[in-house]
Amino acid sequence: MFVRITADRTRRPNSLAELGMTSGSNPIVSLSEFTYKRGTEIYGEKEPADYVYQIRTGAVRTYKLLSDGRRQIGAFHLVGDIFGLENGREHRFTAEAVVVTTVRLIRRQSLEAAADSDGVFARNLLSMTTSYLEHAENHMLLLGRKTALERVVTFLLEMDKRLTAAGVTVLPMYRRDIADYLGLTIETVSRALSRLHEAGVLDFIGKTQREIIIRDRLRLAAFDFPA
Amino acid sequence: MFVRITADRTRRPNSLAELGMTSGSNPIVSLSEFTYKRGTEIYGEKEPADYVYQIRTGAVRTYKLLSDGRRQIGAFHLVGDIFGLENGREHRFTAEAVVVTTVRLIRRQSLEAAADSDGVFARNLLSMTTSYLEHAENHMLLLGRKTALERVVTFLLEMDKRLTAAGVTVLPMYRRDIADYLGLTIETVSRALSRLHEAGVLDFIGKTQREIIIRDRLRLAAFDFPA
DNA sequence: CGGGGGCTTGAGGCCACTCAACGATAGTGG
DNA sequence: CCACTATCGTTGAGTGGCCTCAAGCCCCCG
Repeated sequence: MFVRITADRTRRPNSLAELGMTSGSNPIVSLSEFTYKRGTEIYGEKEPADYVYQIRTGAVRTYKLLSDGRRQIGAFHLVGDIFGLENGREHRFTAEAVVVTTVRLIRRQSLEAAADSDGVFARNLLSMTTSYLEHAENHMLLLGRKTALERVVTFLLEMDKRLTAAGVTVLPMYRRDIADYLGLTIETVSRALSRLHEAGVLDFIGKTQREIIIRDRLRLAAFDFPA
Repeated sequence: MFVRITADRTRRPNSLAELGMTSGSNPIVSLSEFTYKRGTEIYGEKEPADYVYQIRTGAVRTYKLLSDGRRQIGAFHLVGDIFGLENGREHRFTAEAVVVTTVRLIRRQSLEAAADSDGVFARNLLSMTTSYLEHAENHMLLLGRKTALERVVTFLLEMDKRLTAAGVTVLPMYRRDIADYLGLTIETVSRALSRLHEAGVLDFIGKTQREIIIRDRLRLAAFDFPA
């Protein structure tokens, strides 16, 4: 019923040597980069959290699974975003590249050391964690109380704000990802998008249905409910 | 349709003087106490976050509302819990007393000062925020992907762990609160509890249906899905 | 004893899910 | 270049889980 094929997984780097150790100039945190192919795992739930990641290009999804395969995506991380920041020893989500993604790796240790010696740095960590919390809180409202159409609209507005360039919103993720982010099925997401297209508030361009032009933000927002 | 009567609201204290200013012996944080009646608001969404609260007795719900009255409770806070901790200037939830509740008030300023001067203290703040985040993440999975029965079971296990004394779990909140926490209606919650009762995994004692004995934790947990 | 709030239970309805078919696209290999 | 296949997305038909509406019980309290 709920069973779903899990994504194929390639190995992630296990040491800085593997990554080339192209350390950055910042004395506080040691940096290196790594690129993940589409659909590959960056780290798994319950794995030790030795690194924190910042996205240079691409997009990442972080999710939890139920034992029968039901999936809940907690967040999408886009260019510039930092993810994988944990307080405990383990990752609480699985992270996968939605598209080809290059990340900067930051050693957890160096982050902690920096936080200990630098109050401002520590404050930024707290501030970052708080913004994740805020997002999660808003998402609980969406998942618990919004209709399918409202969820899709909220999603579009969020993505529009985060990654629109030149009026076109290019969604990096598939319908399945959107559905698992919004607690819906792909069919319901598809129907909602069709309805919004019929209503004239957005258009699809390109052939893959993943590039969207929002014609009327105000009318689109009217399908959502402000908190 | 979704409209719901909002709870009556009594005024909360606006200054420490109103609270009696019974300052604690702790030099870091100034303390005082205040008691709220059942159903009264402690602070509202978007209000300035001048205080942080710790529960001495009672229980508190924090929630968000949609404009048409739909409500999502983000968390229940029980004895010992700290809530109202914000990074920004404003509260992101409304907080109300579920039952008669006494809280310790901590000035936000003194908290910040303590965090600035004490690295361990700052770390505890981060750790606390992270545990809220963790709870929210798990709750997203529940709201997005679990069935009604699974949600109720998860809720019971959570409450059992947090407040059971002598084998009896006394739920401080009404069905409406449970429903708004789990993204369900009160009828669905009621039916789920009845089913669990029929299945023999729990019993109601007392007359108010709010005191529950869990007969078989393992069988109860079997209705839920481990992550 | 009457009234109100909280909870349960039943009947019916609806929104989102399930199942299925189909079109479009991209990649593969002959 | 053209099957062939796999993946992604849309759309339709039908189902089902949860919601809505309603009635009734119990407890509390004036």
